[in-house]
Amino acid sequence: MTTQDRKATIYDIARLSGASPSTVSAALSGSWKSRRISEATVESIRRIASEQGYSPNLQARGLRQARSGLVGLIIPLHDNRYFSSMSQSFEAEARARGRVPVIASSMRDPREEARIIETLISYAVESLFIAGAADPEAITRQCRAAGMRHVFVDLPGKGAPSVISDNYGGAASLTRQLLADLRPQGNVARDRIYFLGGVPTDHGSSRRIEAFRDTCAAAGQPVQDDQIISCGYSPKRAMQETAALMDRLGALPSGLLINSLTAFEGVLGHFVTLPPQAFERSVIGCYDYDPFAAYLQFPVHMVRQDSHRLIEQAYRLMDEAPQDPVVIEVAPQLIPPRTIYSGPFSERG
Amino acid sequence: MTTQDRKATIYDIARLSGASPSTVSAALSGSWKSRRISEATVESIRRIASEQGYSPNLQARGLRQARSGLVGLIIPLHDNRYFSSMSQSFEAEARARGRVPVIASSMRDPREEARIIETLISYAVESLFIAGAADPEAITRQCRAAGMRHVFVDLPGKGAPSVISDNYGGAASLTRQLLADLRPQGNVARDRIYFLGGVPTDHGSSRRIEAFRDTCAAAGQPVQDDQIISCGYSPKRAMQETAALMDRLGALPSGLLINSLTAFEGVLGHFVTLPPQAFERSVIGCYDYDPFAAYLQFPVHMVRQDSHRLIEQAYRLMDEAPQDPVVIEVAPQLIPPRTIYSGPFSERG
DNA sequence: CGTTTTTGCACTATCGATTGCGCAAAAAGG
DNA sequence: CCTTTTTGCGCAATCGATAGTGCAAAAACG
Repeated sequence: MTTQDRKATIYDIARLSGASPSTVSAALSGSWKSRRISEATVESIRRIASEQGYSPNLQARGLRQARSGLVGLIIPLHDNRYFSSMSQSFEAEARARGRVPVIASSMRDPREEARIIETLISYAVESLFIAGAADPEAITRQCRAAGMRHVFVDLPGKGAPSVISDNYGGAASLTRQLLADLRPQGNVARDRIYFLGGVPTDHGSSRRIEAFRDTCAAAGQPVQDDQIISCGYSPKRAMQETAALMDRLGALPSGLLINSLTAFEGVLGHFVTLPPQAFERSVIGCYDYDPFAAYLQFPVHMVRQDSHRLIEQAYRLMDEAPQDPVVIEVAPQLIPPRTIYSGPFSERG
Repeated sequence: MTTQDRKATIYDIARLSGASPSTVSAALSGSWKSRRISEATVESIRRIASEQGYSPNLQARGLRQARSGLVGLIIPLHDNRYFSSMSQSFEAEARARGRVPVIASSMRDPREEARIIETLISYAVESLFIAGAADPEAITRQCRAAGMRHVFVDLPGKGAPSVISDNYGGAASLTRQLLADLRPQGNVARDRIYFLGGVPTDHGSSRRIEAFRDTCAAAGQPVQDDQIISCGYSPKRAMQETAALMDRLGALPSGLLINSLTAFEGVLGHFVTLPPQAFERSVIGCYDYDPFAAYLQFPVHMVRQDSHRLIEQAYRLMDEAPQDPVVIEVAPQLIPPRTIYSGPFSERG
């Protein structure tokens, strides 16, 4: 690899090898066989190319071929176990297919989302995966106009295939588990399960709330509206709502189903002010998994969404390209307290 | 936005507006002022372009201008609080500068790392940030040959500017904290602090071990070799080593400094088999922060590395382009048990 | 040895944008 | 009214790769 000023191009290799640029291109891109370039020529070109440290200009190739080799993933944010674990699987699948992954975060902002998609279109991204879409319909319009294949993940869209977590099933089994473990304190208001966190307009949350209601009702404990505290995803709000709830009840409720890890963080922010005995007669569940949350002072039942499988299925949909907007559901996993999940990518560091 | 078969190009807009492609290009790319295109023409072109849903082909632009608008970040893995939080900051900074971020994970594999860099070079990425480089010297060689600016993050390189966490300082204060909280159990072997996790050849770990040794020595408690258990980053190994250590000591040591969250996960995997009283006379510290780890059954002192500042400083270095490979250290933050960190991006969901 | 077939490669247009240059028309200056 | 300057814009080359087509030389065939 000699040091040159600029990057070597096929024209440089052509000059050095005495062949024409088109021959060099064919030799290096693999199409030489169908173009009847002799093996000897190919060998010599390859040698020179490697000596020169040649690597193809993928912008040029992409321009010519009207595709880029890029696949896109949009997630709400990187800094989150669920989504970052999707990123990991997404990158692995993309590379396994010889594609280059581009991952962007929308911060759940529809305008940012649209800007990102516009950029991805401009780079001729070949297919797009959108997790937790802020505005699915707008996305489908935008992608359609550009002829870009897309699949929704985690949150379904109407205009394209979707792979989502079985929120209903997950929340139902978590609720059943909490009901089974419930030890009544002898106080009507306290002896119920409260559902905390998330926004009810959010697809996932609404399905979970539905399951929560149905499961409680089926157990003969119909849910009152004050049992559903949809305070969003911010730890701060969750902390305030936890404090307010305990104020109202005079103690922790017998059961608490927390709808996200971030809400759980906030709940803990309040819990830390309580004496250890405060938790003795309560059972806690959390939708989403964190290994450390599995080892708190009190047992926590958790639901682990299978982000790996979500991405895997999304790729399958992308490959198969079904005509109608099918929705595939992936089952999450109920994880008992004090257990560490082990699966793909769990040997992290 | 009329529905057309293929994406509109400047040639389409040119035909529709009666102007030439070069005029359209100038009008839409912003160079129209210096090219003396009248404001009226620009207006009309803009209108038509927006009607047609035009967006520039960035591969074509990139090819012509020999740059792509892309900036790259390589991290060992996405599925990790520290690195995913870097990704978040990286993306924000990139977008603030009008660049498009491309984030790739190397799985700490030098060969994968080299392949990724080759790809990024092929896409004419303009500058590259490498966090936790597996082979810094190889990276510098590769980037030099392609004329690509690069900055190392978290792990310093010799051939380019670096921004790293102050591992020595962080480990020193964590060690001091543990020493201060240490409550001797009256057993020589147990009444020492053990350091668990990481690989000693890793830059960060080696600096932390150094600080650990120095700080203990300064406190009159020189470190024996068996106090340093460098068992890597895998939870499984950490679990085994924890079990082995407790076997040797007959109980938990009075102090334990865990070098990473993943090692901590493993440690917890063993701790969960112990009765609550087992922790009563031990003080635990962990290098790296997790909000849930902050609320375990026993208090944990943690060190939170400032990934936001690391990225911020890395961009500063990239902008200023110092001639020599300076190394900037960013101080981490010691977080007392049962406290939740709040800073940039902490309002996650 | 002449004809047909095959082999091996070069020529050239093309992808969609940017940019140096040139030229006519309009405006300004004398 | 004739020059000079300015304005407004088009022409054509270019970035680096790919792909359709053509054409000599070599090989095969009769």
